Amino acid sequence: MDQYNELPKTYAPAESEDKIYKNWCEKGYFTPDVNNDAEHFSVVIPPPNVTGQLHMGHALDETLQAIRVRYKRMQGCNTLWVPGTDHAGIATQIKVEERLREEEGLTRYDLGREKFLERVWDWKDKYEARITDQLKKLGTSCDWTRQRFTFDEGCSRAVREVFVNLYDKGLIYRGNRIINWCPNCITALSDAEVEYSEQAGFFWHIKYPIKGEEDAYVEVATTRPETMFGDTAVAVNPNDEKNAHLIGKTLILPMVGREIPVVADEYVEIGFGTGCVKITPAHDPNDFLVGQRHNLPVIKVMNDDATINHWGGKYEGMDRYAARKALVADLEAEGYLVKTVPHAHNVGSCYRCRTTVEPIASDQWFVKMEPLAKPALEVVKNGTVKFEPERFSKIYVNWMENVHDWCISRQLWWGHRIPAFYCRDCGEMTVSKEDITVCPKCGGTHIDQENDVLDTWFSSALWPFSTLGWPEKTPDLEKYYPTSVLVTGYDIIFFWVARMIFSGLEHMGREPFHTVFIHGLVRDAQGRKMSKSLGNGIDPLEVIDKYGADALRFALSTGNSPGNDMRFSDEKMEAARNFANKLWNASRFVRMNLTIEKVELPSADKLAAEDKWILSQYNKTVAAVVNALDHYEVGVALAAIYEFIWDVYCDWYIELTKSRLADKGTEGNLVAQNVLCYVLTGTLKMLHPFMPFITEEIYQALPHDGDAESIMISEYPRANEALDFPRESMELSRVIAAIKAIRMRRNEMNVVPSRRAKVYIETKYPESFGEGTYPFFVRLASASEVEVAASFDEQIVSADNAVQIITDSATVYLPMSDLVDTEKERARLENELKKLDGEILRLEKKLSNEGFVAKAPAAVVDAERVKLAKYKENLDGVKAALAKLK
RNA sequence: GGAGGCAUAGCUCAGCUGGUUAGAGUGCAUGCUUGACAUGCAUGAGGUCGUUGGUUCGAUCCCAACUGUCUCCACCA
Repeated sequence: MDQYNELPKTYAPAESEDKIYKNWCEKGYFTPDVNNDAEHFSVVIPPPNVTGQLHMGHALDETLQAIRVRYKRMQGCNTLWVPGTDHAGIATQIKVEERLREEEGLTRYDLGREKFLERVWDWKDKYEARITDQLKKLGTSCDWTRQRFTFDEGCSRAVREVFVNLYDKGLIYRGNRIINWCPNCITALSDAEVEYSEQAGFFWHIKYPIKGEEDAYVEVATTRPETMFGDTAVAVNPNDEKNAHLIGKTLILPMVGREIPVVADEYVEIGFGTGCVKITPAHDPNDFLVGQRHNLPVIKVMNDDATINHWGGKYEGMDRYAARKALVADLEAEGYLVKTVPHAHNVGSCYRCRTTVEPIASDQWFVKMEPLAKPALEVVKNGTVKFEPERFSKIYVNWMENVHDWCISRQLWWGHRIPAFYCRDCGEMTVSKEDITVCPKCGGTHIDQENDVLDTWFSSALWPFSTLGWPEKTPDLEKYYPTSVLVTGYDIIFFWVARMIFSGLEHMGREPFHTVFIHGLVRDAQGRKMSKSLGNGIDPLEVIDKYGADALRFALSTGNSPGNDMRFSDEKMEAARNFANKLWNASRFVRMNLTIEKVELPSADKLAAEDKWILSQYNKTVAAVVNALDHYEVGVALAAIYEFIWDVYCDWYIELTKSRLADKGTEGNLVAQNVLCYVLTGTLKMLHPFMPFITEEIYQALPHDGDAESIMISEYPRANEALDFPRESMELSRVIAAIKAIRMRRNEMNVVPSRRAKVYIETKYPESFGEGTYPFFVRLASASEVEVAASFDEQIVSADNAVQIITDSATVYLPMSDLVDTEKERARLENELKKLDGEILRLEKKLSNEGFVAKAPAAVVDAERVKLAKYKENLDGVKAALAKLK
């Protein structure tokens, strides 16, 4: 027995988890053989940002992936899980700038681009290492030899390749458009990077005097008065009778004095407000379009930091809000302000720093979305890419159908620099995969590379193939692309999933994955989103330290249904830890009683009824678990395993084997050992994807001759008909029902377990209550003796008014008359009678319903008939019991 | 304005393809040092499955409307 590890009294996750993980790594189990011909299963990790450390949301995401990956690997797939991290352009740059300011009082400009980037790389190294460590602590079976980073050499090459390809196809263009500008991050943002929230504001109604007309003016309303410095027209709807006469007139901008025309444009809604709209093409997306239609000048009135520029005249240099305040005061003083109306409106803010974004016309790079969106819609609509749960495909389709061109340039330093080169001599712009030093047009050598970098999602979009070596034609790419499933939260469908899909289709010619498995958010115990500002975030590492990684994984995957948010609490962790402890102790018990060195399932003729029963239950569980996992029902699968381990294996089977285990040296003892071990080992394998560490630890302590050296490379259990023994299962369940019934009655009568009583079992199924079952009644139902018969002499069982217990298959008599409160007993039996009457009535009605008998499936009808017969039998028993009550 | 989710035991949530005496964890009550586990064992109380209709032989489950609640998208000055 010494070749197996001993199991200590208490499970110490912290020690064994690190040790086990290290061993898995050393054995190379995480690294698949690219030449293995088995069906492949590949996953790329949603790369965590190197901004910080992992939070509970990551832990959930990784857990769900980890379960799938281990499951598939154990099913024999050639399995690859690619780990990596994201450079997270804007987010990381902000973090590093913050630290620089706090610790050294410096800005990035003080350091300059090159030195600043060195700092960011230092930061990246530190946090990437930390994240990697955290992923390992969680037990993720990633192939660390293939770890990637969105800004590493290979990914950068892929980015460049893609950029140039798209540019050459005319799908990337440079244009002057209204974009979202963050004055704090000093960069453009894509639409997806702006978050809207309702804020209290005002409508300021302002008079614009009409040139050449005394005391005549038009009234416009605005929520952002400071943008009037950039007004280049006022628009009215040409069909608006009230205002049509204004068209063509000239207005004078108050405080500024500039003259602007009144133009006609159908964009203006008739009847809304005054019907006159000030047009500021440089600062509003709709106005920008109006401006284009009417050839209006675009006047940008703000600097990059949202201070007012020279167009603001005396307000120049003021911050946008200071300028607003001053301007409004001046307008009022000069009599131009008609009124101020409170108005709640949605204000967009930067998703990284929360600063209110400013729509500003600006020269930026864009990806033309329409040609890319079309095939990306198609693959989801035709099922090539499936969302799980399905409803998320609607969200995806809705977005993709309304997608705007994607602004991909960012005025940051941390990121992939756009590969556009400008010749200072002739002004030529060259977009190139390789850096150029000579202008291809004029031969000039004064070349400047574009300063802007790419949106961080531009590189994430390529992740499923850039990580596999693209643009090289690598064996990995050949083998593992398309990947199998992408696991991620619903909050990232637009940012990432959508962009991966069209990128994969465009550059690889194939979808990047066939299933998108979407999960919800992890919330705190009160149901609030975990966030830094609320301070309610929970660090997964702390939880792991306290309860173990397995417990965390259990807590995150149990009771979690796909796509739904979940709450996380200490209570859940305790329940998870308790489950691990239960499994541990059950295994300890099995281990303690082992004398065999090799597990072999005994032949059917040697198995006892309870062995056949547990094997059948086990087999049923395997089938249920596999089915649930195949349908991404992680919570359902785990619930089935939990129930089997706790309520079936521990509470019943182990108890039922105890008498045989006590009889050392008998054949029954050996059979029990083998079955205990066989089922436990299979159960551990079933559970392994969910709780990898504890299952490995126990597996190593059990005999597994001929089986894999590690549970993680063993074969996942499969449903097996040879383990099904329906007849014996049913027979044993009769015994269990009788034991439960006895316990219940004794408990009701407040009889302590130590007080034993003889048990008479009157049954039509004596074969179910063979002598082998007697010890069960002694052990589990406080029986002193057991007697079984088809019918007992009245004298024996009712002479002293024994307690009668009616089950589906037997009537049990307990001669404990001194304990019986006859009135209570009568009331109980009558209550039982009422319940049964009700059920019988319900079923009879159902069965006499012609529609039901005719239309319901035969199996359903039969089942109802059997049920009815059973209830009737019980009813007779209860009636007889009542009659016998004195 | 558009779209989607959720509503089941005191609390947190399961319930896959309509047929179950509607489940779990936790909490509560009662009793237990029953050969591993008090991070345990046994037993119990507790639900008109949000409301109203519809489809069906049959609805917690499908459909519609409503109410409450959360979220996403768009955004009219």
